[in-house]
Amino acid sequence: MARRFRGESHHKVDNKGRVSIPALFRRVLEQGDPNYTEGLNPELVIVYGDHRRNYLECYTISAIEEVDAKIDALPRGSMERRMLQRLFHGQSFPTIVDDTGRLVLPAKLRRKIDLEAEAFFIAAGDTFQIWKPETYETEELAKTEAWLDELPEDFDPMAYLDRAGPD
Amino acid sequence: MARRFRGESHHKVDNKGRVSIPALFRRVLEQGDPNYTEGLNPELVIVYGDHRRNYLECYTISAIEEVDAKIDALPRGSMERRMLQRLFHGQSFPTIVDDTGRLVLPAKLRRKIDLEAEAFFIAAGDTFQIWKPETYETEELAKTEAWLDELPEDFDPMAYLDRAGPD
DNA sequence: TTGATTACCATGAATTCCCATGTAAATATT
DNA sequence: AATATTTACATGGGAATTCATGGTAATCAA
Repeated sequence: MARRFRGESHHKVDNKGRVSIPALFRRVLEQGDPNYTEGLNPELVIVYGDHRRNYLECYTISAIEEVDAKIDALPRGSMERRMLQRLFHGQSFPTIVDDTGRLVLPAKLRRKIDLEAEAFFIAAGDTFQIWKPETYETEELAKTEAWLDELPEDFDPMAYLDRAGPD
Repeated sequence: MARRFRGESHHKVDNKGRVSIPALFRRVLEQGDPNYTEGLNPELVIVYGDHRRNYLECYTISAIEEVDAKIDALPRGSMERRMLQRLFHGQSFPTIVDDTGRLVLPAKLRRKIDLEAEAFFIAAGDTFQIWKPETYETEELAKTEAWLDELPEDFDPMAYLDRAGPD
């Protein structure tokens, strides 16, 4: 796998929809774009999904190409293929980082996740996600807190690392 | 397993967040970075975790890659995977040792563990931790001492060594 | 032409780079 | 063994660069 995204941060969104991409993420986008060269701006693909998804998922070019290849491998006409095509080909938005390291999120995308003046970026392996901060806190964090509460008091989530492993 | 960190020490933190890494730890970071070569500076990943964690945990590149591989092996969409991704991909900070053997801890990370003018480094197997000295003394030491006090007067912790073996 | 999108320029703050110094540790020299 | 030399470390300071963010002018689309 290519270089991974890592880190999380908050950034302002202005009324044109411009938002800075965390600098470290930019480096990964650059390395993940086969067409990128010094001086140019990397491309990426934002997958926004259906109405149930309330965040934006951003793919490097090479990450999305991997996904495309997997979709191509599915039998034509199969439901799986149709669904994945709708998600990754239909409900997505290809774009490019601008000269000042920002992304311009069209009103449609902002409306979809109810994004206002601030955006929360968080890495998730070979992609990163953009959330409305409040959504992330109330939905995502609350969900894991609830999940953690069901576990024994002294349980360490790290234990999961050793459950399933490639060894 | 790769070479282990060993030892503990205190180092000054200046107001730019710069702090020297114990020299012995540097050797381990170098060996744990597949991209490292004489003359270069090793990379590492600092995992800071959620609000419950009050220290920074530093991983060599190969140590973090092992973790990543395990995460990749977990089923997509599972709670375990999401949690571990948040911790290791989101709540972490990739960085590099500088030319003078220091680490630069951004204000965000320092604030998180309430780090001021001094940092305490302690080895922990294939990672090392950075603590605010006072936190380490009051919380961590007190915790293990309380634990030891519950054991019989003459109990030898070494006994644990023979409990779990190399499964 | 009017609202929206894109290109360009501007700026303060944070971060990185480069150089400097004192001191301890290691090695070499009488 | 005692002393001189070198090397590695820990730490500090300032200049140069990058970042995040905002504004305005130019371009586009309907």
